[in-house]
Amino acid sequence: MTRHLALVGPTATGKSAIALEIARAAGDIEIVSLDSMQVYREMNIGTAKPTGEELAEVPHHLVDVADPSEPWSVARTQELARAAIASIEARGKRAILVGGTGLYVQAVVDGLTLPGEHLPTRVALLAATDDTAGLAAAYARLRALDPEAAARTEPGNRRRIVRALEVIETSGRPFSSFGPGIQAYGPPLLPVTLVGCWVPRAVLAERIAQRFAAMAAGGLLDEVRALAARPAGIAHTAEQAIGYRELLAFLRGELPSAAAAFDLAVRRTRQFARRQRMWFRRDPRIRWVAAEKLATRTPAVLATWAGSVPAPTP
RNA sequence: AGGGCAGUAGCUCAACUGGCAGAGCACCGGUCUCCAAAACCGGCGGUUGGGGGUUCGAGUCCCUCCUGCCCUG
Repeated sequence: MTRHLALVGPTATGKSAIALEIARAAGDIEIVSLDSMQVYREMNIGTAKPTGEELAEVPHHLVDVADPSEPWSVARTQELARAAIASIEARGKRAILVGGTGLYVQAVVDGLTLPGEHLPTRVALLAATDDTAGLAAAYARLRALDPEAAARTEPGNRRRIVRALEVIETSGRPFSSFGPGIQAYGPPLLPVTLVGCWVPRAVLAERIAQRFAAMAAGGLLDEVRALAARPAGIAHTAEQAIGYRELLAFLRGELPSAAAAFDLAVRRTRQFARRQRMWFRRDPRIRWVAAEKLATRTPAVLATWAGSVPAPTP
């Protein structure tokens, strides 16, 4: 039976490079990216996307599959990842899922049932929750219609309250009936070994700063300029990519200098890495391994991951 | 050298005529089934530049010293 590998963890831990090494050594492996920003074409430097040669060397899925003007979604990722994994299996190969976007990883690994979107309803709800009174009323309504969902949602989190009500109103079912919530970790739906790529916090902070310095030297500002000049525009999902978001703000004159934008991006990336750590840390199925060990251990040995992955690191 | 302005949390700044020192950001800890590189919640944080004085009470008023910025010679 085919068993895949999911390599997860915060940004800048070196997941992509490690996955590539393992795939090179094994020969029967394809990479499936579970990353909300690497899906976008023309966003290469700032998303730390694998290079053209790397993409050619080992088959990659879910990279460069969307135009920056196109909104992206978890559902889309889930759909494409399923198709990619099915085709990999049909070829008699194995997949390494590489992901930093926790929700996307979980949607694929656990096959979350994602209730559809209904934009008109959402827009109406957003308008109704514009002020604190409206938001309080909406939360009260959620508590009445779906106490379980209300318990899982903080009263100030407008976005999630709106989403829950959107689903309830358009499906006629409680939001919570679509699944037990993110922390109900059962056996993965997908036959997969979950490995977390772990780097000490101080080291990661240093790597993040260095990576942005390299991105700056590598022409990220030019890439963002080109993106800003596109006639088709940039979708709201794409424009919030860290690095792009800050440099776009600089180009609009909202930040004093490119250097200030880079500083801000470094800080935001550190905060993002913390949220990623929080997300993945709660999943008891993940075995955490020091990135260093993953990188130095013979990739060919790692490629026989069923049972061979090193013991968890404390 | 003389004159003026300023000094409050790690940073940027609040605090009506003297009346319980506060925000935002950073940092730390968390939450999470479609904007998720998002959104949200909680916490730590102070000898108000130093010293003296007036007052029941001083970030606030007075004296003095220190530091920074501006103006004039």
